[in-house]
Amino acid sequence: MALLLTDDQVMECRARIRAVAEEQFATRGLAATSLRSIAAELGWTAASLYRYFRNKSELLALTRAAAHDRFSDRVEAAYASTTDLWNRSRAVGQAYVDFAFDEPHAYQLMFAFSQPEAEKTEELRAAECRSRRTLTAYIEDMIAAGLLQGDPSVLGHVYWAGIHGLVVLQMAGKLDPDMPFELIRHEIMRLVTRGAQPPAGEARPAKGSKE
Amino acid sequence: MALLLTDDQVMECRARIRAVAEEQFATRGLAATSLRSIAAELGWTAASLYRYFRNKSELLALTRAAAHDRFSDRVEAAYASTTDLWNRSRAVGQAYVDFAFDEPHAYQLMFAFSQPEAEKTEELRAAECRSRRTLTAYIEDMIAAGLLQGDPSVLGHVYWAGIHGLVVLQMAGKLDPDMPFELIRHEIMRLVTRGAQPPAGEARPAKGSKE
DNA sequence: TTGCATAACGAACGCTGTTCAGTATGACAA
DNA sequence: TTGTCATACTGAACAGCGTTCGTTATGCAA
Repeated sequence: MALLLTDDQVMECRARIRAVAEEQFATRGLAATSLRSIAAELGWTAASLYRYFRNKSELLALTRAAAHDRFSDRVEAAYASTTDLWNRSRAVGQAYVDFAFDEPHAYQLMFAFSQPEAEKTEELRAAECRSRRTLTAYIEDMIAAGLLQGDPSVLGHVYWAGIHGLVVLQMAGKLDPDMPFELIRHEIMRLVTRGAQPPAGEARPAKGSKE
Repeated sequence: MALLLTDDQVMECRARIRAVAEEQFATRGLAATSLRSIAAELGWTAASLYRYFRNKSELLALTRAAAHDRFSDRVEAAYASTTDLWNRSRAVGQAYVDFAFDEPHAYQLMFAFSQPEAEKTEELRAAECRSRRTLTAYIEDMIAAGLLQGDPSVLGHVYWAGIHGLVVLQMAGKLDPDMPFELIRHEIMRLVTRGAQPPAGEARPAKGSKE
């Protein structure tokens, strides 16, 4: 309500709005988060937000970028938690699934929702890129070590599709009620891993066992 | 616009509305289909629809049931197209993916969208059940024939999660641009199938080859 | 011919994202 | 100290949404 906000003040306002938006999008989900509800939490009017952001889509893009970063933080921490390649792959898989169910709305905004390229923020593009790298690094290691065989990117997509598919089916309540999520997850990992294993004898076994 | 519609007339009205709703939901998608747009196509007012359906959700449930039935029809036709188990599994997988990309909105309404149990129509429940059976039948056959090993339901969920995950990632534009959909699909099927194969010598091989 | 049950309408409500004219505030010039 | 002016923010409005409700008008039964 003053004259000429300094650049710092504008930045701080953007950050405050952003924080509220992220919190609401990630906890209530997209459908239940309106510009009016975000503004209300700040004691403002919906129209005010347009001074700081182009539209709802831009706010959503920032939220999605933040979700990607939280996701990458956790998965990368799991990656770094051990040097044993088999344990590492288990840790990464667990971190992935944990994030998905800790923050289901954030997960959906990341992987089940898409925005036209024109509406993506630069930081969203970067965050998406980081997520993708995070998810393939451990597989590249395993192939390099001879534990698995195949193209790293292809195999990465195979694991990703399996786990993502299972997660979204679970979230949408499509899984057979007496088919535990963890059992299927285990089987996906086991079967794909078994399928991607070099013929017996060709492997350079790592320190740990594979099961 | 008369007194006392006969039961037949009511049924016919319901069917007409239903047809328009199905067409709009399946072609434009959920977000772009409003009660007003459905009513407009019938030369009516949105409020009129409430004489024949409880709300938008009920109309959506019917649409989803119809989509499930179209899906099952196609997949079951693929199932019946050959008796060779390996060919059959390929045909079923192809029919699944073909449907997904022929009718992406219908596909999403079936598998990526969920309605609270209370809002489901009886026929939706039945159609969902049929879809589920359709998707596991061919795997049961293969396990019974000794081509694959494991629990049919578990293995069915593994294949389903992999393909569904790949399909929704593709639809959301999440796949690496230079990673062809068909290549990854092939690898999912190959790796899971290889992983689910009995140890060499234990198989009762069917007539066809496995690749 | 009159009366009535009711199919369909049209306006309204509260919600959404977004736009825009207007207000009022605080920093600067005189 | 006073006056001007740029502008942060408001409030009303728009078009759209699902849904509700009072009203209209139609055509059969009496």
